[in-house]
Amino acid sequence: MKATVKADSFASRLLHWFDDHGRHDLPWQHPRSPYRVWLSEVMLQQTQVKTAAPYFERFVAALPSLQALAAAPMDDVLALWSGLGYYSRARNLHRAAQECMSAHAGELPRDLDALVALPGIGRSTAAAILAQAWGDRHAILDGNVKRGLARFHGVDGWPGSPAVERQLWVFAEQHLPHDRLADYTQAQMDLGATICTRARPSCGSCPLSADCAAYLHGRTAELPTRKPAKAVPHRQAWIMWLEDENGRVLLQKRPPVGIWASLWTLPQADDDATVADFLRAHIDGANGDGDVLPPIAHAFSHYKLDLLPRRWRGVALRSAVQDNNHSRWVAPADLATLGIPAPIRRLLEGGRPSHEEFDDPYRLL
DNA sequence: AATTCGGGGCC
DNA sequence: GGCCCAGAATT
Repeated sequence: MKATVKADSFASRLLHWFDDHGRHDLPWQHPRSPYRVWLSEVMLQQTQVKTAAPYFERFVAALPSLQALAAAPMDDVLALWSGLGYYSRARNLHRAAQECMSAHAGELPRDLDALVALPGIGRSTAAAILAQAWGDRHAILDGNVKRGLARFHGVDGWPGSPAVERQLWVFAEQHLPHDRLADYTQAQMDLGATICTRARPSCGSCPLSADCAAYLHGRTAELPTRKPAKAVPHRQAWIMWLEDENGRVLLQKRPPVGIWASLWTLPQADDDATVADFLRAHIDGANGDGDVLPPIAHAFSHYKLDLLPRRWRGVALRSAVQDNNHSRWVAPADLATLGIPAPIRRLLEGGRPSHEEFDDPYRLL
């Protein structure tokens, strides 16, 4: 991909697609003015079109111009924003309007740096305003564009990281056409919203798929690279595999709330001393440490749990302790009839290879 | 570089 | 219930 081609085919193909399949009837497109474009761009920060559209209509009906916005009480602006979230956007919008009144003759400046200097306007929003309102030649890099470029160029790494984001800005600049900047800017966002979607993109309808690295290599499901999961707490717990003389195993029913609610599991303890306490109080014949079995790693959504099993055979409950609703001996053949957490069941049923769960909702079917 | 700000859509 | 969405400001 040469950056020096005069009319990047990326842009021309995108524009051609946009003419037939783009969104041409969004509320802020009719009429299109710098103020309305600005307002729409701010409303659409981290907010989907479907959500923002009714707020936009209500907002411009009440405050149809930058001057009206600047003169409005903050409370009125917040009332119009109420329900949209990210309320600093509304406060910044209001402040920026007033700065435009005092510093830019009552209009939005037609200058990237001057726009970025206003509160609530970053580089991408400033570029979108200039391109959409004036047709000026600036690249945007919002979530849609990041996703599209990461796929088209096969860029690995989370787009939120500065290094990847820098690379994506370079690509975005390289693809810029020399005219139709407003349409081109809208086309990128429309493609991302309707074709190059996060999950299950419609590559068969994409004007860029013939040169898309992700499509050609079957990587659309893994690009863009997802945000790295933040470190989850790591816990460990001892579990006691206690068998009586008939080979039955002692199971306990967990409380009705929390992890594995109401399921049957092996007696569990947070530390070594608690294991000893449990055995001393309830079990006859559990001498020493028992057989130490390999740890079982189990991942929950919010923490990881290492289960450390130990096994004792030929033990019995102390006579003072009875079988009851929360504790019972279970024959191996009866395990199938009980609700038992998967890792515990695998342990008890003899360590068949664990089935790797695919928990990724965005995978290709 | 990581966190915060929010409500809704989607799986 | 988590992750993401036309991000920007703050720490």
